[in-house]
Amino acid sequence: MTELATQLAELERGTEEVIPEQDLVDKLKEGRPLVVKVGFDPTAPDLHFGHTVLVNKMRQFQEFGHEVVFLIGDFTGMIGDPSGKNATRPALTQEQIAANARTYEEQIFKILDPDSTRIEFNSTWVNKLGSVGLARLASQYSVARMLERDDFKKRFKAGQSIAIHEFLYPLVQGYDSVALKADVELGGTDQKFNLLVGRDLQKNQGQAPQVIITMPLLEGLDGVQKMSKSLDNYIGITDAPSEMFGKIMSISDDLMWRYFELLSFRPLRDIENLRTAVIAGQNPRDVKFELASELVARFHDGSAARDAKSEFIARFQKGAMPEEIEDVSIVATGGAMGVAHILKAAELVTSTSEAFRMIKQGAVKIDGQKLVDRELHINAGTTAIFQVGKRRFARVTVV
RNA sequence: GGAGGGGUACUCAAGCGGUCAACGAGGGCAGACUGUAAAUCUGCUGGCUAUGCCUACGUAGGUUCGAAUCCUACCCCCUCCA
Repeated sequence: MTELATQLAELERGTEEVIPEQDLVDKLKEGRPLVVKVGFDPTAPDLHFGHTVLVNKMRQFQEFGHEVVFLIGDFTGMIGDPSGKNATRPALTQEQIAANARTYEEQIFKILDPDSTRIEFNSTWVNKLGSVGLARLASQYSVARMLERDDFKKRFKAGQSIAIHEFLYPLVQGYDSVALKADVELGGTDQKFNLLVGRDLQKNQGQAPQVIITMPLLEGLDGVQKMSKSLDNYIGITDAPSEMFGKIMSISDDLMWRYFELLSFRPLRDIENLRTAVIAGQNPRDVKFELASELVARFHDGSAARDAKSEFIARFQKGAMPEEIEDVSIVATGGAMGVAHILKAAELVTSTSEAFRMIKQGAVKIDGQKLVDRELHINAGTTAIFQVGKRRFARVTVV
């Protein structure tokens, strides 16, 4: 195992909280592989970079020789997780959960080592509890303590409903730690309470309580709000190489360092050096290239990353057209078609009204030429590259 | 069960009989500037067979030459009392 101080520094990298920190030090000193547990909700298998923050931390533990357990909360998924505000989530079937679990595996093994990752489903032990066991588990926690959790407290005060079974989630999650004899549990900051319940239950069972490590929620492309699909400020780990590369290049310089800390596998020392270089005058763009290349290589491969970079340079620094432009054929009804309709038919804009607006703003180009005349008609048999803004392209053939 | 307040575009939020496709802010998109940065500035931000027409202000009706604005019913949300 690596020297303790280095290991500790890397493991604490980017974390929000380590509770209690001393326990982590003590456990590491024992020199044995620690059981590191991370629970995943089986409802959302489409991962984006925000989700990978946690997975990266798992990888670090793995690299230091610890035993990482990827725990799929299928029991919770079958009931439907109501946490959050008020949305009742649909309960999933066994088949859906199995399918989601497979998707998870495909995605996380781009980060984790499949051979040393243990995958578990919590229904394995929760189903064995039975109603008596569940009642016994429930007896270990009081309503007052449950209401300590911030979102429960708020809802209770506001008079909003809290279904009884919602109290089971923290308990079951905590019980998972007991079942696994977890040494460490990782989670997002929003998981803090649930993670702490695990410590209490373990103590009740005479186990050494787990260390809990919370990771911050990664900011999205806007740099302010947390990354999420619904805010459309995310980078999906299945995004195409050039798209992924471009999205990373579009983040602000400040955010870049945040991404380095939470997403890059480069050692802290390297990152410090990059930071020093930028302060000394190096163009942050070049440093961002390195970040983008690393991440594209991780989710695709090295050659995809090189291609994405050269395309990026060609396209944006030299103003060339992108390499891959979608071909679209459009049927003109009367031998010719107005440009606005072509733009709409090619899905470059969502409506003809939007097309007119874009033209008016000088955002539309045909074969690189700015379009001025909104009434322009294109004859059938013509092929031309239509562009809206900087990013939307289509090679349109009017038939 | 009783009393009151409210539902307006992606979100927040004005408007309270015509000049309202609806102020303002945020978000988004586009243009300028750049490093496709960020910040900043400017413009746009319902649809269409487009200099006009159609659909929109919780839902359904009604009054009126004319309604987001007034009336009636219904649905939903919030606050207070029981």
